[in-house]
Amino acid sequence: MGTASAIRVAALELFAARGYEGTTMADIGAAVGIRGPSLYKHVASKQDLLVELMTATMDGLLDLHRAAVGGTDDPVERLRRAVDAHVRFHARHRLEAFVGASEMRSLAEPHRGKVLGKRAEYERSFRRLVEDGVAAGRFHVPSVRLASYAVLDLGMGLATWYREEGELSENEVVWQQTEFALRLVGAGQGWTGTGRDG
Amino acid sequence: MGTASAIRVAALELFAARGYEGTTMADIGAAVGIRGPSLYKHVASKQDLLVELMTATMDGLLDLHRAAVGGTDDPVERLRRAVDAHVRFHARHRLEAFVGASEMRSLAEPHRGKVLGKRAEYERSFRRLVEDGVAAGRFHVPSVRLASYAVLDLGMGLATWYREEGELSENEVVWQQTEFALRLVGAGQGWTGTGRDG
DNA sequence: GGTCACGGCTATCACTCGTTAGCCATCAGG
DNA sequence: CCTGATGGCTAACGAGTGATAGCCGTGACC
Repeated sequence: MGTASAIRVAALELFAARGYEGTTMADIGAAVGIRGPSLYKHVASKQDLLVELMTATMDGLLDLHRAAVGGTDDPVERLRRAVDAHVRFHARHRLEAFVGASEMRSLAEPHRGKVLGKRAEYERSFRRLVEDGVAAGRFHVPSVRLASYAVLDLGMGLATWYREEGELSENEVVWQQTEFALRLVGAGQGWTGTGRDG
Repeated sequence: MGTASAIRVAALELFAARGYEGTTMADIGAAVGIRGPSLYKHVASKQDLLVELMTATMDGLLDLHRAAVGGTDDPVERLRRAVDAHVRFHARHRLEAFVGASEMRSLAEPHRGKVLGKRAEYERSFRRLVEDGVAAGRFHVPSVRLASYAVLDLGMGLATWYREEGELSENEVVWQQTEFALRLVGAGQGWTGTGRDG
């Protein structure tokens, strides 16, 4: 593995652990065995490291999402696949997802706007997925917006608590989360509420 | 309102917007109309502002939680109330919750350990809530741990997307999220899966 | 009216940070 | 063997940081 990619990995880990502002170029250098100024032989700036990291993360997520929902027209299956991709991505790219969520503020314009735009597109696609399921009578939710946020939040939570060395395998976590998401949107076969009055 | 509490409010908003490391004492001062050094007539240090903020937030959440689950023994009702308190807290204290989640790394020891301990206690209590419901045959989840994380993540997500001026009132959001949580743990009257094979 | 706490202020200290400049060892290619 | 690219290094700059020191106007209180 080249020095350049080792630097990216070290930056990712340090940004996740200490935050962008809390990480110094000297820290990143030390993590790959060189001094801070030597990093500039491989990287344009500290901000560039963040920009690359966040745009690559968001692009990767969007690509995976599009591939996941492209294969079928059935609303339930589409959401199932979208959640599968969503959760799997957050399991495999825990640190990227964590940095992507918590360091948006450190991303300078115009890159921040672009990344935010892609995230909005991602959220919009999920919302439409839920909408379609509701329109087809397959999902039953009080609010499409809240339901799609809830589904997204389920997966994003992995960034906090998921560990590769944990007792549950990636596949187990993925399908349990998918099950949760489908329950959440009321995708059971015959619809049953939870006994609430309202 | 005294200057001291105005400073706390300004610090909260700035920590949420720019992060702890990204906020300077001069910024906080400017937000309340004084210079940076003058802050020290009201506050011991920048770190102190974060310590106060995070411990108060976690204590507030724990108090609310204990009051919520203390009133009844029925597992479903207990979880319902716990989720209600959880979501309501995250709606009312969006910024505190956001800072509490994202600035743990900036909290110095020994305070970080204490806050983490309280958060672990909170998570443990939620897990027990789910456990009790499963033991009583009222909930049906593949993994108690994953289900309780999912329920917690639902509420914590509010820190990102909830806005007081939004179209949905606090009460509406709270009960929809509660509904989601109960669906998620399979608290319907007659149990029905979502048709998965595994 | 003297005193004194309160709460502003400026100047300054002691660092730390990202970044640049410029030096040098290594090594491949002709 | 020269040459030039590569990728390390130290020194240093310039800007900014949290925090302290010390000054001073205001106003309450005896």
